[in-house]
Amino acid sequence: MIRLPDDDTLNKLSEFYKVFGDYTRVKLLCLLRQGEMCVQDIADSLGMTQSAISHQLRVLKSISLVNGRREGKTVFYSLADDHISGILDMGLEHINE
Amino acid sequence: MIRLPDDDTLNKLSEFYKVFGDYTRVKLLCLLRQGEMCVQDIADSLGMTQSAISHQLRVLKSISLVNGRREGKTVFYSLADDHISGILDMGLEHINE
DNA sequence: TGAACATATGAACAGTTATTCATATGTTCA
DNA sequence: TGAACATATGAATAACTGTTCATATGTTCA
Repeated sequence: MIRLPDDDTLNKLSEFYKVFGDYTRVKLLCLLRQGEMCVQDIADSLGMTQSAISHQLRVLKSISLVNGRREGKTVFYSLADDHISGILDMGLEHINE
Repeated sequence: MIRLPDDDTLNKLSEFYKVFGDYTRVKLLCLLRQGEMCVQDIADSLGMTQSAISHQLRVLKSISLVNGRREGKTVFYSLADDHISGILDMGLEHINE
């Protein structure tokens, strides 16, 4: 008998991984592994516009992969939890074999 | 000092996760966790055409997530290694919290 | 309050992608 | 060999997605 996660779970699962399936976002997540950063610094580090990064941060925030912390004019973003580093490591491990 | 994986690694990493970022493919991978299956049976299980599944299996095979084993007219597909189940579990764990 | 700065957002465009349809390839068996 | 079956593949299309540009929102400080 075939047993699969229900549709809602599969949807969330694929949406979750979809976020990791983009060069910019995965680079951004790797960057945030080293600690929180503000939007403009992220943009500079990745050689992208502030707008592009802000859009991507919104995606990451929408599924709770990052948190934003406002300090005056600046917003500092950081990884939301430890799973995320683990997921990145698992992927990195897979492609290095 | 900022330390990131090199471009090639980041590219492979995002391409790797991109494959999990699709409802059909992630469902297909979950299905194959239960053992090898032939193309038409997969298509029937997922309510999709043989062609659509065949195209997706090609994607999964191209980055070595599945293996095909021919037996007469039929080709049986299975997960390529144990990482893959682990990656699925890690995602499932993340969305159930 | 107003100027300067940091971030967020909406619309539009270009590039990508999953599915479908038609058909080709590969295999078995009579 | 030819018919029947299983899978693979190419082209076309519709839907989705990431970036850009322009601009809005939010914050500080003089």
